[in-house]
Amino acid sequence: MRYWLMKSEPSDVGIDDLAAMPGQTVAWYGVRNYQARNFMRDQMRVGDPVLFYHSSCAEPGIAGLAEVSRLAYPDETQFDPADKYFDPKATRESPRWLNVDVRLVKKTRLMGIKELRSHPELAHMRVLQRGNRLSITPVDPAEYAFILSRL
DNA sequence: GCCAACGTTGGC
DNA sequence: GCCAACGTTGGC
Repeated sequence: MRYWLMKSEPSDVGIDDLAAMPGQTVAWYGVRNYQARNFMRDQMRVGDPVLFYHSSCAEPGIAGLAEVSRLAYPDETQFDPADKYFDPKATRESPRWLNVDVRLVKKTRLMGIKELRSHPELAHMRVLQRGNRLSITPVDPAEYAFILSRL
């Protein structure tokens, strides 16, 4: 089992939006980065724990716990010309982008980026590295356990 | 709104 | 296949 951190902009889908979804589940659409896509395609399995992270907002940080609830399958938004994530090079016969489904486990207090940075135990987390832009990153089991114990 | 970082694009 | 230009990300 692997552990993950997945970034979402609360103006798009925040933790409260996730809680309001049918089945408290959302398709993780819109990933347009090959490395992040490959994590979903090659490594994510149903039941993998996920740290749900709010980014590009007033209070960036971990907002809840979630889990992978469906293996990667084609991202519908790539096929829709009206969608901002439309990709003219993608076809149904050979889709370019995939997404998993993510289900809420529980909303937590917000563990802000400042607090995350304050713990030496978390210093190597990818999401805290300068210049990091990857929206899906693996998390060490030890880091995950540490965060869980502080939530 | 600024700007550093970095992935992608496209001309050669 | 190189690499400069460009666009996007995301914290501040």
